[in-house]
Amino acid sequence: METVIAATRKPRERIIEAACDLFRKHGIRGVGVDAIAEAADTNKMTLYRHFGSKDDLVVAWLREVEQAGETAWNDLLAAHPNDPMARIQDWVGKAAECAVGDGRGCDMANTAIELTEEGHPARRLIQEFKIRHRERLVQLCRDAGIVEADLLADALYLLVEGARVSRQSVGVQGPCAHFTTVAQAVIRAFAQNKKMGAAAPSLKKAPEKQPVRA
Amino acid sequence: METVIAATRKPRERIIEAACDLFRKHGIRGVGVDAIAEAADTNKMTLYRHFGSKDDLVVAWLREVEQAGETAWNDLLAAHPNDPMARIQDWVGKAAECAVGDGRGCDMANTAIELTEEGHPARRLIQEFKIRHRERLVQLCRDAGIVEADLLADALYLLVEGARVSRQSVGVQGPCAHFTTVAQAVIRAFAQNKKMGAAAPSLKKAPEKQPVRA
DNA sequence: GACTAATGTTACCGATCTGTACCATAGTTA
DNA sequence: TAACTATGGTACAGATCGGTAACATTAGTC
Repeated sequence: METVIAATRKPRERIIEAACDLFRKHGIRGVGVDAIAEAADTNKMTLYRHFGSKDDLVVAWLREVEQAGETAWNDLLAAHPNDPMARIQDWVGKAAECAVGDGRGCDMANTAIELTEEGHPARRLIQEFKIRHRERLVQLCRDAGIVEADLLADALYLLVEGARVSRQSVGVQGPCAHFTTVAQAVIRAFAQNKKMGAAAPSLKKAPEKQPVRA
Repeated sequence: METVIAATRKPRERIIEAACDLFRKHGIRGVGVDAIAEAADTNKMTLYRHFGSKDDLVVAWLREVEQAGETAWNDLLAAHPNDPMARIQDWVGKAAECAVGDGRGCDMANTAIELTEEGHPARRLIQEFKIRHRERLVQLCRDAGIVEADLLADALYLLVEGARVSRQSVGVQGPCAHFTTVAQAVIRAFAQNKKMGAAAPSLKKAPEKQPVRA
C-alpha cells in the first residue's frame, strides 16, 4: 500500500494517471486535488507547479484521452488497408469492448455532463473531439460505398454513445448487451440499400417531416 | 427578482422544483442546499425538515421525474388505442423532442454518471426506471408484430440515449440531429424483416460471434 | 564541489459545503 | 385564549475544498 503508482516515471505523468483513475471512479467533482496528489505518490505543490489549476489538470487529462483515441483510430485504419468494410466491422468490435468493458463510459461524454459551465475550457476540447470522431465515422462509411454514409455514421455514433451511457445506469445486462447485434443489423440495412437500390428498406422514404439537420 | 418561485404552493413542492432546475443547470454536485433553499424562496432549515439529507432530496426529485415519465408513457399509449405502429412513431417524435429540446439530457442517466458511489440510493431507482423503460419499449415493438422485438427495442433505446448524451457534448447540430431519420430507418428495417421474411436485411445472419446477451 | 532546477513538507488562507441548534413568528384548531 | 404545528431567520459546527507561502531537500549538471 506504499506507493500507489510506480515512481519510475516523472511526477507529471503519475499525476495525470492518478487523476485519470480517480476521475473515472468518483467523477471530477467527487475527488479533490489532495487525493490525486497522494495517489500519484507526490504532493499538492508539485501538482500545482505542473498544472496551474484543477481545471487545467482536467484539460491535460482529456488531452491524453484524446491522443489515445487518435492512435486507436490510426491503428484501426492501418489494420485493414484497402478494406473499408472490415474497418467498420472492426470498429464495431472495438466499440463493443469500450461499451461493455469497464463500465465507466466515455470520459469525454461524462465530463461534458458533469461540467456544465458554458465556457469551461474542457467543453471546447470535448466538442472538437466528438466532431472529429463523427467525421471519421462518416469517412469510414463513405469509403465502404454506403450511399447515405452520414446517416449510417450517425446511427453508429448514437448507438455506441447510448451503449456506453446505458452501461452505467442499467448495467451490462441492459440494452448495451445488444449493441453489436443491433449495429451489425443497421450496417447490413444500409449496405443493402447501396447494393439493391429501392428494393431494400428505402431509407429516404416518408420525408413528410424534415429532420432538424444542419 | 423577489420570489423565484411562486409561493402559492407548499415549501416541499417549491424545493423540489428549485432543485430540479438547479440540478439540471449545474449538476447535483455543482449546487448547494443553500442555493436550492434560496431559489425555492425558503430557507435551509425547512429543506432539511422535509428531506433528511441532500441525497434524500435527490431521490425525491428523481421520484418526481420517474412519475412524469410514467404519465408520459400512459398518455402515449392512450393516444393511439389499438395502433401499436402509431405508438412507436409517436414515441420517436417525443424522443426526438427530448433529445433536441433543452439539451440537458436525461436526468436519470446524468445522475447515474455523476453519482458513481456504488450503494447510492438513487442508483437503484435509476436502474429500475431504465429497466422499466426498456421493457415498455419491448412491449411496444412486440405489439407491433416485430419479430425481433427485443432487438428493435434496444436499438431505439440506445439511439435515444445516445442522442440525449451527444446533444450535451456536441450540440444540436451533432449526430442527434439525425435521430429521427435513423430511428425510422431502423424501424423500417425491422418491420420489413417481419413482412418479407428472409428477403429483407436478415438480422439473424452471421452469428459467428454470440452477443453478450443476458 | 558548486550551482541550479525540480521536488517534498508543512502550514495556512478563504471560501464553501452539509447539517444542526436555537429561537421567533405565523396559522390553525380546540 | 391556549396549545400545537409549520415555517422563517440566524448563527454556527465540522469538514473539505482549491490554492498559496515559505522553506527544506534532492537530483542533475557543469
